[in-house]
Amino acid sequence: MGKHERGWAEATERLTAQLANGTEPDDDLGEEGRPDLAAALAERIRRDSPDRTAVRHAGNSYDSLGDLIVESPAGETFLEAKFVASGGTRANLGQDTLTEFGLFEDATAWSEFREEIGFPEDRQVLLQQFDDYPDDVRDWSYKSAVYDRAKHLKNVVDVSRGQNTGSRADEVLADPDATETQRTAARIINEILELDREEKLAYFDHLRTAEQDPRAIETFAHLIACGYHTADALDEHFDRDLDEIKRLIETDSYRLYEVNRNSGSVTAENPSELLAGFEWKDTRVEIPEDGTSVSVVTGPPDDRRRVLNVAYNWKNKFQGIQTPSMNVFVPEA
DNA sequence: CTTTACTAGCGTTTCGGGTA
DNA sequence: TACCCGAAACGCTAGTAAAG
Repeated sequence: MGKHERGWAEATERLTAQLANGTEPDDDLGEEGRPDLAAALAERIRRDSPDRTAVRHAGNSYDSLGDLIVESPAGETFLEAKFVASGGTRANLGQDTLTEFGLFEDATAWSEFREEIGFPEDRQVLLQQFDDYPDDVRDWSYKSAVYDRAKHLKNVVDVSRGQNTGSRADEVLADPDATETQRTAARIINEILELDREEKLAYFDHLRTAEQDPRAIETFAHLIACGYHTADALDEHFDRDLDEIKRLIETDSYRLYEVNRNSGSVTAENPSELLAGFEWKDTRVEIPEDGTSVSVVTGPPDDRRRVLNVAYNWKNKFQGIQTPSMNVFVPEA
């Protein structure tokens, strides 16, 4: 949930609490939020918690765990609500998240590592091997100088929407009818892709030499699995809430509810199914020799369990160009 | 061997904080 | 106040594994 969506999402959560309680919903919340989604979620909560005595909004979500708290004679259940358009549990994190939150000790952040090995300069040299850029590409004092040129190279090889840029570059190079200009663009694209892959593998080599902090790794896994996906949420909860989260999971009092924004269908997920089965011994980040994603694993080598996969990638233009970030996946099996 | 299902990877869009 | 740029949401697809 982006910051910019906090408004309607929070209004919908508050509305959900009122509907679940059977109290008169505020008109302004109905205006600001999504009454249809609130109704669907409230109905689901009523069904899942027949013995509830009240549902209350957790207020500022950083003061408490969860967005909604379901009260019942047996105690409180903390509920994190996500309003999603599709997809399963996943998170998009900032590029330096793993080092920022101390999963690795004294490791260089990815962004810093690229600077140190001269990745930006190498990339610039490659981009400058093309000399037919339009007049309006910005000069090298702008970060966007790179984006403008990469965009142009994509235009030259004519990458269609959704198409993998590297595959398209290969097509161009294999096409006897491709122009020399197109070939040059394709070759540069491929060289930047390769440079980026080398850079990632080198970074993984570096990460492999760093000490890891099992407690920080365990905290990270718990927060992600419990729906704390944003930098702000991780910041607010990191470490100090791990023990509380573990207690909630052990007492089966934490739930993740996903409400589909289009259909209004609600799915409930119990993070304990993902997290409570582990003993959290030998928790570590596994870094493959090839490949561009790492895994959070736990358990002894003979019974190592994969908890999360974390992919290092760039989200814009093509790999090596714009918006380095991390994609987190929860492996199914 | 073919089809389906899944996920890792890659992509665009949108927003908003910072700043010149 | 315009623009830069990172953060976040989340869609689409290629490649591969599982199922038929």
